[in-house]
This record gives sequence, C-alpha cells and structure tokens, in this order.
Amino acid sequence: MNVKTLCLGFLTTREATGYEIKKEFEEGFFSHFIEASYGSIYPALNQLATQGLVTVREEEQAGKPDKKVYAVTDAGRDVLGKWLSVVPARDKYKSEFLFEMFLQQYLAPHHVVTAVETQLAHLRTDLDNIRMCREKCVDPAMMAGGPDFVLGYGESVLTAAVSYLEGKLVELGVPQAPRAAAE
Amino acid sequence: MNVKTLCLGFLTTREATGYEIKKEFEEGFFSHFIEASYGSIYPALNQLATQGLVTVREEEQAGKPDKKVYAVTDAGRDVLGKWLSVVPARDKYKSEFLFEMFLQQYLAPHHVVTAVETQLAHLRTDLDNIRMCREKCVDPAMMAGGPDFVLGYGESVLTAAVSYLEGKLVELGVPQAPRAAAE
DNA sequence: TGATGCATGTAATCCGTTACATGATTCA
DNA sequence: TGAATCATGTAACGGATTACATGCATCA
Repeated sequence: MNVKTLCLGFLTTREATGYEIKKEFEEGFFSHFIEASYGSIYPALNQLATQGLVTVREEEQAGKPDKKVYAVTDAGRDVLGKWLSVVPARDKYKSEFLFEMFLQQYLAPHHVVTAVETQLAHLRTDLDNIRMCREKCVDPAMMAGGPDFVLGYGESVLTAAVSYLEGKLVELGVPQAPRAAAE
Repeated sequence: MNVKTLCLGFLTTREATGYEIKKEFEEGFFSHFIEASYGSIYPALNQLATQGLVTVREEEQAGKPDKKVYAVTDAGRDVLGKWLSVVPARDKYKSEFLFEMFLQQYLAPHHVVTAVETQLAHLRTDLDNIRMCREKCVDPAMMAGGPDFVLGYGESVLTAAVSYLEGKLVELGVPQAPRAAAE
C-alpha cells in the first residue's frame, strides 16, 4: 500500500494538511499499523492534486506559516474505491524485539528485562492511544463500522501481548509497579 | 535490524545454506516476524564470510546443485552479542487489511467478508505453524528460554486476533464452517 | 511435457527515510 | 536563550525487492 493511497484514504475522513496527516499517522488512530514520513507524504499529496483526486486550498495564518489544506474530490473517492478493491496484501510485521528474545542467551539478563519492559511500554502507549480514540469520540455513530472494527482489533491484540509480557516479567522475578488506572 | 544480523542470528541455531535460511524465514519459526529475500540474503552471507564471522563449506550433491553451507564462528558469536546489545527498535507493523477495514464504506459488502476471511486464513496458518514448531520439537530443553518465549508471544497475539475476527464474522452473519481440530 | 523443488547469484529499480533548508512564534 | 510547534519541501542516500539468468531432477 503506497503513501498516495494512505493519504487519499485519510482525506476521506476530513480535510487536512500534510503536516496534520503525518501527525495522525504517528500519534493518532493509524499509528499502530501505518507509517509514512514527510519525504513521502508531501510528494504524494502533490501527485494527488495533479491528478485531480484532491483539491488544495492555501490558507494564510497569523503568526504561523501558511498552510495547504487538501480535500478529497469525487474523482478521488471513485479512484480510492478502485485502489481498495484488491484483496489486501498480507500484514507485514517485523519485530527486532522477538528476534532478540529468541537469541536471549547471547544477551545479559538485565538487557533482556530492559527489552521486555521497553516493549511493554510501547504496547501500553498504543493501547492507551486506542482507548483515547474511543473516548474522544463522543458520537458513537461516527465510529460505527470501520473505525470501531479497527480499534477493537488493535485493542484485543495489544491486550493479549501486554498480558503475556506481564506474565513473563513475573516469571523473571521483576517486581511489578502497580499501574494507575486510565483516568 | 539488517539482513546480516538476521542471517548471523539464524546460523547460531544450526549451519545452513542461503536457500534454507530463506525457507525458514518464510515458512518456519521466524516467518511471522521476519522477512528477507534472496537478493538480500546471498550478499549478506558473502559479507559475513569476508569478515570471518561465518565459514563456508562447499558441498557437491548428486542430482542437485552444489550448495554452500554456512556456519557461525566464535568471532561471529561475539559480534552478534554486540549487535544485539542495543535496545531493539520498535516493532513495525503495517496492515493494509486494517486500513481497508477502516474505509469499509468504500467497499462492496462481499469484499469486506472476503478480506476478513483471507486475513483469518493467514492468521490461522501462522498459528498452526507455531503449534507445529512446538510439537516438532520433542526435546523441551531445546525450546527453553528464547524459542519458547517467542512461540508463546506469537500464539497469544494470534489467538486474540483470530477470536476477534471470528466474532466479527458472526456479527456479519457469515455461516461458520466448523474447523477440524489440529491433529 | 510442464510445473515444482533445489540452489546461487546479480542488476535494475523502486520506495521510502534521513537530513537539510527556512522561518516565525511561543513556552520554559 | 534555547527548545518545541507549526509548516512545506527537496536531494541524497540506503536498503531491499523484483526480475532475470542458469540448470538438473522429480513428480503429475
């Protein structure tokens, strides 16, 4: 899935600037299954505009740099339907963490613990993020279908991973800091 | 994590040819969190040999092409320890499936079902694979530590994903084919 | 007879990341 | 004063995939 499709898909939810799209991809809803940098987002947006799949509106801002707000066109929505109508490629999952755990006999014991704790921290961040997305969205109708499905998927997978690692830490004899409940 | 590290790490478990490494990465134990193609494996192996981190032994075979069997050296084991001693980079997960599900309003309903079923099939393949790795290994001592940890992680995560999608299929009103229990 | 498995390797190409350039404002 | 946020963009670079080349044996 190339960055053009990703941007076009995002723009069906709301109009946005390249800067905002990047933020959403790395902090928001999409962060745990999408990645893209400025170096790929800005060119992609320009191409989409050239092809008439999105419109651009330049806005001046007091005290801030000018920005370019992109919005999807009807042609863009049509094309997106076509781009999405292929059965998706298999998920790609790469984990240096698991590779290191596999070879843990080559690592110092404290390093193993650090790695597990770091992984756990990442997973919890993602989980909190997903839960925040759920709460932030007051109107349940807006979440129906797609977003709800994706959030639920992420939540169940991440929860399983967290439980597993918590259990392993206990086995390793690491004292568990009691976690504050999400407010 | 570059392909050189991956190959070197694999070779600590047993000696192997480039061809076998590729197979293990795509079918075996590592398949669900590692990827590498011939185009990256063969050059990596050559570099490792040049650096003295692995040895090469050429074997002629009757009726089959000659093969080059690689084995890790002591120097290789040392270097691997160093390469692994950095806290691993964050897992990378890219899912076209989730992106499509997010935008499912742009898809035909039957396409959504197909995508979920395909995803489910992939996940079940991986799960069966993990369970086979467990069974295949008669000697539990060989699995202790690293391998067992990784297998357990994969199993819990994949099981959660499968349950979630099975539930969703029921919601979508798709009749469930009873699955044969793994023999 | 044609596909598949075994087996190694290279060259072209692609896609994306990293790093850099620019610059005003706000917060500590 | 220095860092962070907002904001857009390009050029160089890197790393890996894809496709290609070769060739014998086996199985359907």
